[in-house]
Amino acid sequence: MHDVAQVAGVSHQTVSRVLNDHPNVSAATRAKVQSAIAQLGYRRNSVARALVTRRTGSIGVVTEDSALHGPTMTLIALENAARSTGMSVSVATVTQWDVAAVQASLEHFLDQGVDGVVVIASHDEAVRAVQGFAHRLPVVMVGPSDLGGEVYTAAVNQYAGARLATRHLIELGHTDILHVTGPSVWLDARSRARGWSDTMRQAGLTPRDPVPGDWKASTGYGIGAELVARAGAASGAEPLPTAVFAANDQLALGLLHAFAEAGVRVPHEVSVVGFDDVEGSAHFFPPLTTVAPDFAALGRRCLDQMVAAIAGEPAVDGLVGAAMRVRSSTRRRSER
Amino acid sequence: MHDVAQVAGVSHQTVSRVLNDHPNVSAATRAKVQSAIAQLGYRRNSVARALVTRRTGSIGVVTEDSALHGPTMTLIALENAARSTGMSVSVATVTQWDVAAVQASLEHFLDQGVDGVVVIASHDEAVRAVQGFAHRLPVVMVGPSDLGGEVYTAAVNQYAGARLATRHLIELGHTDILHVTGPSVWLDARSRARGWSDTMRQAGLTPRDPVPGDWKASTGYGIGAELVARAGAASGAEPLPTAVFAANDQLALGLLHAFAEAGVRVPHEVSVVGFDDVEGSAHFFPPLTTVAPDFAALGRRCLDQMVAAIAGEPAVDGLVGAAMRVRSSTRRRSER
DNA sequence: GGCGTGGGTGTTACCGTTCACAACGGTGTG
DNA sequence: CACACCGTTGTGAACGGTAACACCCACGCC
Repeated sequence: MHDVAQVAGVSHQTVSRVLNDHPNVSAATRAKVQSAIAQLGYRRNSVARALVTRRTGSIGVVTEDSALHGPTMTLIALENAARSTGMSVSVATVTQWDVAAVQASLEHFLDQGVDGVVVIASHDEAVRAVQGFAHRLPVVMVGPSDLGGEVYTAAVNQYAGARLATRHLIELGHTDILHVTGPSVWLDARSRARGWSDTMRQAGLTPRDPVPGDWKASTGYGIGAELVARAGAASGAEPLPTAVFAANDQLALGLLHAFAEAGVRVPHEVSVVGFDDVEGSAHFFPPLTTVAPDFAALGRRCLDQMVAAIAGEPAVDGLVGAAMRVRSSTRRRSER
Repeated sequence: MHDVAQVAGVSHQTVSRVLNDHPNVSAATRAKVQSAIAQLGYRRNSVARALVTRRTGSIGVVTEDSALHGPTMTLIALENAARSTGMSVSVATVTQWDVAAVQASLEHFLDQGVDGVVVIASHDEAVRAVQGFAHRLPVVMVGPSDLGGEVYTAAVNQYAGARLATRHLIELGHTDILHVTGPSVWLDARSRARGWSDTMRQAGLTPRDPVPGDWKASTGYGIGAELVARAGAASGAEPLPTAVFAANDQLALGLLHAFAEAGVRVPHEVSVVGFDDVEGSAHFFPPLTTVAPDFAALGRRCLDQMVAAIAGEPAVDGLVGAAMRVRSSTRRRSER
């Protein structure tokens, strides 16, 4: 910067002013400075800048160590949103959502001097870990829809998405709709379950007990196989539901696999709905009807919250929608 | 730091020495300083540190804007490796791999002051964009196996993986093995194609012309449907191959879908092999035989290269392996 | 006993910015 | 004509660390 100042014949402070678009700089000197910058190929040192402004212009993201669809898409969308406002994104992963691991990541970001942290997890432990940090550092949690206190939130409206899926099945004439849940320590999983049961009850239907699952295809497969086995058992046979709403696409994929293997035809005998709209779900067999969260919007909203959190402004509405993707794994209930 | 020095009754430089594990500091003062640090809850400002050391301890990662399996897994593995050595990871995505976009990301990281950049792309354009940057900033490319010059590389041995897949099919008695390629601007896609054709020739088999594809399930579906249609055509019917090696799991999924829809049984009539071992591929219908790259190793190797690049040391061997995952989409060729 | 040696410590400069404040010249006003 | 004011510019001091160097002292050696 000193060199630039010398070449342009001004003080270093004037160079700084030009760089920061300060209004009180005459057009003539501004031009001189800019040409000196171009001539010298100067670029401002953002570390030195961060030292004095106490702003690094970067935000930390804590996410999971796995390729789960939702978190991955959220990270990408968030990065896009951030970059379009000139911020950069630093990432840290945790293998498990225990309090210690999350706090370690937060400490890491605190040391690194980020302007704020986004935690992509609707996991209970993560929520707990974050609670004590919000007064030390702006924090946005992606997942919970409202935490009160100083933690800002952004989330897909899981509840509404689950209602959409359930209503879709009800409109197709289904009355015995089973729900396979995600892991119960995830808020997302509980919201989806609630959306399902509320919608069932409002339609005057009594839901079966949901089957507890996690986010994995193998679990879906196990559950599907079990359902088929029970339905086939001679005595006290428990009939297959006519429709299953799985908490995510992986579970749905496992169910599809189990049903196909057992010769249970989807959607003729059982309709299946997933959640997430993962890559390839349009080519499962049959193509999966699912709920597609608007991750792009989530990323933007998440950044909006971050900006608000940094500025100390009140939180904006953090909920984004999800849309039905009706494909071939659901159809009108047939009499059997 | 000044406060800590005062509390401990030493100079700020001594505090700095303790923080950096400098050898020449007596056990007694070290203890005093450490207790002062604990008492004051002091944490060192890494921005100020970066200013003077000219090292930020962070590396930039340029990756694609999509949830492609390989890049995502690589990013996660890399972050893990980085964190275990105390470095942090900053990420920037590009929507398209054109030279301008990649260079913009590199400039971004240059401004941000990262110690080095990892570009996760075996895309030709990305390679070209990186060429001119390596002398300004340590660069590791994930994908190409060797670029010569100043660019360090780390990669999955795509060629060996493709050979594994092809040999697996040959050992099952298949002779008419079709390859559906990835996009030809990707080095990975070309390496896999080469592995396939070399292996075919070495087995004394004449490969059919490969079918050009990309990484998408919908493309696989289209190709599968086309193959079936051609095989069914009355005149000049071109028989289905007895096995297909798809360049990735998404393509394979699309093929599976097309075959299932047309009533072509997999693996009875056609065997299918994919590449990547994506989440859920064990529950496709049928469970997909595929090649699983060792992403965890790739992440570590990638970091090793980065460390070497930063230190100006010679590159280490960047190739990591891939293993067959034999499942149910392949079987011994049956006479028809 | 003088002297080199090396471990422990403090002093000072410097990294590359921005901020607070002062200085300057020109202009409109009482 | 003195004065306040505003736009433009420069000066010096932070910001919070590390590096280089000087210093002091105890020790072993000739």
